[in-house]
Order: sequence, then C-alpha cells, then structure tokens
Amino acid sequence: MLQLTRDGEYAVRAVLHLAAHEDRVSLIHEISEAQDVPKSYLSKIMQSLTRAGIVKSRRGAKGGFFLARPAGSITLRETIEAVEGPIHLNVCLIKKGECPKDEGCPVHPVWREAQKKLFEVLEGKTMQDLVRDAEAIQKRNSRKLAQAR
Amino acid sequence: MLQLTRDGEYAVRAVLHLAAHEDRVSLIHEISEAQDVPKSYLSKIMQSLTRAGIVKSRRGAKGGFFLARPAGSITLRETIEAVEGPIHLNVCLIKKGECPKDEGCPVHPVWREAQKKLFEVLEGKTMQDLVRDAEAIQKRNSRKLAQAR
DNA sequence: ATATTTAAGATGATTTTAGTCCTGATTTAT
DNA sequence: ATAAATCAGGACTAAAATCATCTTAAATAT
Repeated sequence: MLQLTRDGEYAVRAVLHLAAHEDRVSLIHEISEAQDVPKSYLSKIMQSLTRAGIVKSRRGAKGGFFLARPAGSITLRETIEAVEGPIHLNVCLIKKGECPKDEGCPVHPVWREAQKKLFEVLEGKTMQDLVRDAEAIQKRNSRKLAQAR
Repeated sequence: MLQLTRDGEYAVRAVLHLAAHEDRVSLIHEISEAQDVPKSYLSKIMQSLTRAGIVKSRRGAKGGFFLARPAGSITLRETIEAVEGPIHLNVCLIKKGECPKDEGCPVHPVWREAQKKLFEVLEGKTMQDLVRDAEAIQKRNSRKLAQAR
C-alpha cells in the first residue's frame, strides 16, 4: 500500500522514547504506556531493534532497554529498516531481474529517484534532532497556552 | 510494506502502452501480452483507470481502450492513485486524529516532507515524458548492439 | 531462592494482495 | 435480426502480510 506499517511507526516511537531518556534504562511496560504501543507487540519490535544494534537490553531486575549508540547517530531510515527490512518503493528496485523489462524500462529511473529523495529525508533526521524538535514544539505549545490566558 | 502494489505497477504499464499507441485503440488482450500483465486482472485495473477518467473504453467489435486525455497531461502519481487510492506514506498523514500525538509529534513533519518529495518526483513525469524516454533508451540500446558487432 | 525483566517461539484473527471466472451489457459487422 | 467481439461488474479464492497475544525460557539483582 506504499505505507509505513505499524512496525516501523512503533519502532520510531520506541527509539525516540529511549533517546529522550538516554540517561537511564526504560522498561517495555513504560515505553508501551508512554508511546501508546501494545506491550506484547512492542516486545517483538524491541527484539528487532536489539538485533539491529540500535538498542541494547539487559534482562532481569533493574534491566530494560537503552540506546546502543548516541541518538545523534541513529537515523529514521535505519530505525525503520531495522524492523521492516530494506525499503524498496517498487519491486523493480530490489534487484535486477525482478522486472521483466528491467533495463529498458523508462519508469525504473523515476522510482530510483523517488527512493533516493525519500532516503535523503529519512536519513536527514537523527533521533537527537527529533528529541530537540519535540522539545521545541513543547515549548511553543506552552507559550501559546500562556498567551491564551 | 512501503511498496507499490501490483495494481499501481500494472496501471502504469497499461497507461504507458496506450500512450505509446495513442493513434488507435488497444485491446485488453494486446496490453496484457505486451506488458506482461494477467489478462483478467488487467481487466480490473482498466476499469479503475476508466472510472478515474484517465482512459476511455468502447465496447463491442472495434472496441478497446484509449487515453481520455493527452499523454502529456497524465502523471505517474495520478495513474497510481487511480488504482491504489490516495498515497499516504504514514497513517498520520491521512487526516488529523489518526495519530495519538498528532500535533506535537516531531516525526509528523518529516513524513510530510518525505511525501512532498515523492509527489514531486511522481508528478514530474508525464506519460508523454516516459514514452520519449523509452524511445531514447531503445535508440541507445540498438546503437550499442551495432557497436558490439 | 526469589522477584524482575527480556528472549524466543507458537499461535491466530483479520485484512490485503493478487488473482480467476462467469454473466451481462454494448457495439459492430453481416 | 443475429452473431461476434469487447468491456463492465460482481462473486469467489488462495496465499501472504499485518497486527497482534500468550507461554515458556533465560538472565540478573537482591
């Protein structure tokens, strides 16, 4: 459907949560509540993120999740692909031979271009950027609220 | 899966075929063979394209399909959305209220930007452009073939 | 030991995808 | 008038993807 799945959306929310609380570990339960993601489902998402090397986990008491690397080095694209697999806007971009025409198809370069542009946007934002953006939005909203009084 | 479905791919092939043979009507059977699309499936695709006002049809002997408008006025985006419905890279772009955070979400503007970029690419190519591109590729390939001899 | 957490795998309901097939409506040719 | 050619529309289906849930195992802190 040319649309991000829940997997990708939930992964972004989870990593963003960890990025906003980089100083400590976060529990599945906590992330689930704060980010509005079903707990048992989130558990699967976190497993993928761990395997992808984006987050790390510690089991047992005092355990939980935390970023494996600085938030400034984790992009949206990386986070999404960790749970959804590599993004290919059209099957013809997966590899040679997926399209009958393949070379010789005039639409192929258009999809390549579209995907490149998409990647530029998704790679242009790190989790650190997004945490800062969220803070800015927060500040703007509370100022608005103060004015309304 | 953030990927174009067969519907969209087939629609593009079909409209491209009509654009390359704008002087006459094309049969389902013919398009199916030439563009490698299952015949009975293509029938559905053509119905959507007709309803969307991109192609016109005539029934009966000497009937078939043809473009409803000049190929230069039909974009890739339009063709795809005719069969897949409006493109929304993320559910949060469908309308307000689809996302729990909605306003206040720092990721939302990123998706808006990504979608804008995608639309720019898909709207920047008309069916006329693509037919010309295909001809250029054809010419280049036959020149290469001649050199190889 | 025990309580707390994540890891991994099995399972399942619902929706989407990617088709097929049949009947009917329309148009043209004879 | 009738037959032949074509598209229109709807019913149907198999397989895959989506979006979860649940249970058991493993690791860790106290």
